[in-house]
Amino acid sequence: MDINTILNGLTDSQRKAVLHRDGPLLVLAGPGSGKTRVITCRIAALIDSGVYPSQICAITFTNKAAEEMRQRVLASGALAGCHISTFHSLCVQILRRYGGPAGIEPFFSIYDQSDQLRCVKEAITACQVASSNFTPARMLYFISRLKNDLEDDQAFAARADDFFGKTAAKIYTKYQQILRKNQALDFDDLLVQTAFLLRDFPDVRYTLSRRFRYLLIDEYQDTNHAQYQIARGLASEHSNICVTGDPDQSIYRWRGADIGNILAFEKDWPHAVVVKLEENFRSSPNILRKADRLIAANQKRKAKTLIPTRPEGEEVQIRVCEDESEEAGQVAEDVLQTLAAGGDPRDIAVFYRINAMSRPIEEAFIRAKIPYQMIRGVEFYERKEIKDLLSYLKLIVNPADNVSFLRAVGTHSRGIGGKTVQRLQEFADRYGLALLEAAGQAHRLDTAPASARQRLVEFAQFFGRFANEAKGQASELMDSVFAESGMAEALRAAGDDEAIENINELINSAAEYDRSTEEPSLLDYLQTIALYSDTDAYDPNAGRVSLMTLHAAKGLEFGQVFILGVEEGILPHERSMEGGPDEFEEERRLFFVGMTRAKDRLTISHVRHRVLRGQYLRTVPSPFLYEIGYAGQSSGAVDFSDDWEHLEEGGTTSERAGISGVRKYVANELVEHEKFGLGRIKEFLDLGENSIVVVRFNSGKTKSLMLKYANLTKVR
DNA sequence: CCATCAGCTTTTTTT
DNA sequence: AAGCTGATGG
Repeated sequence: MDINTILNGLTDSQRKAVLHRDGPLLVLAGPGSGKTRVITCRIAALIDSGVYPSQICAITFTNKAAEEMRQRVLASGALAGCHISTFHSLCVQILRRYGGPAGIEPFFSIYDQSDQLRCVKEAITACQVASSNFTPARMLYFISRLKNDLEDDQAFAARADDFFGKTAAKIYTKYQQILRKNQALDFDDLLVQTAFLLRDFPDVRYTLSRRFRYLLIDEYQDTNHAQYQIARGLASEHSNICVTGDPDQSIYRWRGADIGNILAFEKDWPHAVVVKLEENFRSSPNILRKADRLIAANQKRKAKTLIPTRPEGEEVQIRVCEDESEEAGQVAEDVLQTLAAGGDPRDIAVFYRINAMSRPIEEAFIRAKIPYQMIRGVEFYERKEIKDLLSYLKLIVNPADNVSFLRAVGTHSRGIGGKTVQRLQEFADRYGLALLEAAGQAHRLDTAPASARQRLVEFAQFFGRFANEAKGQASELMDSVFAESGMAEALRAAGDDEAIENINELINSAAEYDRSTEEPSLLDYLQTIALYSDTDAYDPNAGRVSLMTLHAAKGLEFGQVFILGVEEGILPHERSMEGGPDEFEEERRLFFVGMTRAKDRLTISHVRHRVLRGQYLRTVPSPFLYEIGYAGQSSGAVDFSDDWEHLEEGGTTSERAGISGVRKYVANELVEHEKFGLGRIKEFLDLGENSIVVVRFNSGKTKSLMLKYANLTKVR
């Protein structure tokens, strides 16, 4: 797409602003409007007008997008050397160079979700909170939201006034202490600490803002408060901040993204030039009309239309199938037809709301021998053997990393079991040592038998050998650690060829990193891959059909798109319905994002029955379908006849909950009873006014109650 | 110490 | 359906 075509409807001064002018710039761009192209062209134009590439900092939403943008900038003839990365990667660079919070060394570990979970569990245990209201997952989510809003544990503790808040504050503080002790930062900390660094140290802010004289941020609608503050800090000296985004494509509210950031841009930067790109160069008008109708249903929205530029194409197809395997089979059939007609598998994608829905499609594609790539299935870096090997390496780089110690020590049977580890932990706590340090002094560990002490010392000595190699090449070190740690032997003994294969793949990718990086080091490697997700592994040229979640589809485009499972409870997802109208609208935006990925052909489907969480359930078409003009069976015209048959097959009555007009409760909803307190719905038997609910109360008791007498209230 | 198994919960989306 | 925890026995 030619840049002049993209900027076609703009005034001369707007064009100038986009390509050359200093100062704040907001590009409000709908789907398929060429907004990423606008960024690369601005970068090229800036360099062309004499700006040094090293003075430009562009921020993308994913590593993949960063990589692509780098290539495009190079292809446009501009010099290499501008900084293009995600917020998180940028923060790692900054923290390593300018220092993180007090007491954190540059070799900090980056903790992913499972590491965080371990730490928060430890924190909850340490705070001696024994309540189902403080589950690790819930606390982690809660803490994450606070961090996204830049509220540290002190600040939160100061304003928490009820029991939940005070307890949460204690856990938050403890959690931060644990991270600190491990010399670790979690994903959110990377942002928080960078934001604080820029806020509290004017000299750092000044230096960085002078270094990056031009700041460009893509997908600005999905920035959270921490990212917003970082952006402000980075642009503080020059106001050369260019952001692009589309409020209608904001789909990360649950992660703290604040749509207000893009909506308030003009207030934040009073002299901002605002450019709207409403023409769509991607999709056929048939697709755009439907997408437009859908998104128009959102209340909290600035009106905007999608202006088609392409000729009429095929009508959007909406179809219903019996169950998910039939749905998958139909997709496979359609794909085969497209391929037979000379279609390119690279240009086809299948989207779904949740990862768990990928399996039937995979099976259908395997059967039909359709080549496919799944984005984010079993995540590579989440695999046990990968995390195991990486834990050794992390421990070499950061000996204080107890989470990695615990993982490494347990990778295979080496005569160090739970009891020994527990004794070691007590010992380490008593003397204020990291676990690895404590293991090195295990001869003093008089609570453990001599054999165990000996093994601990050997384990520590193993790391002593590598202590000075943290600066070396990543792949060589990885190779020798794998061979000498005993992991290789253990995997071979177990005959786990798949694991060994994965390890080889990891070592190969590390070798690739060593080759392609200017100053490779184990430290840099570990901090880099910690931010790498499987979404980044998407290969547009792989010659395969792509399978991914709707979230992963953001920023991509395909000739033919299938969107599966557009049903109530799936899209919108049931968990989003608890969250009120805002979350409901976000689900609608998610569907909108999915639809607008399609260039020529779009097929949307829903099924009558679906297996969910191991249960065969009846489903209802998504309300979104009717919003795009679906005339299929409406909920009033549902055929009840097979319900009996269904019940006789052993299904529970709650399965019917979805089709009743008086549906009041669904499984898992939180309710309160004036006598029994809080509880969760286990089952809802829809018998009209005689409906019965089965509730499992927090006391542990499960009760069946007549709805009309129970006087239940929904919580939140 | 470690392997195994039954029984339990848990289940969105991701940097 | 799948993953985790805790108990059991070798």
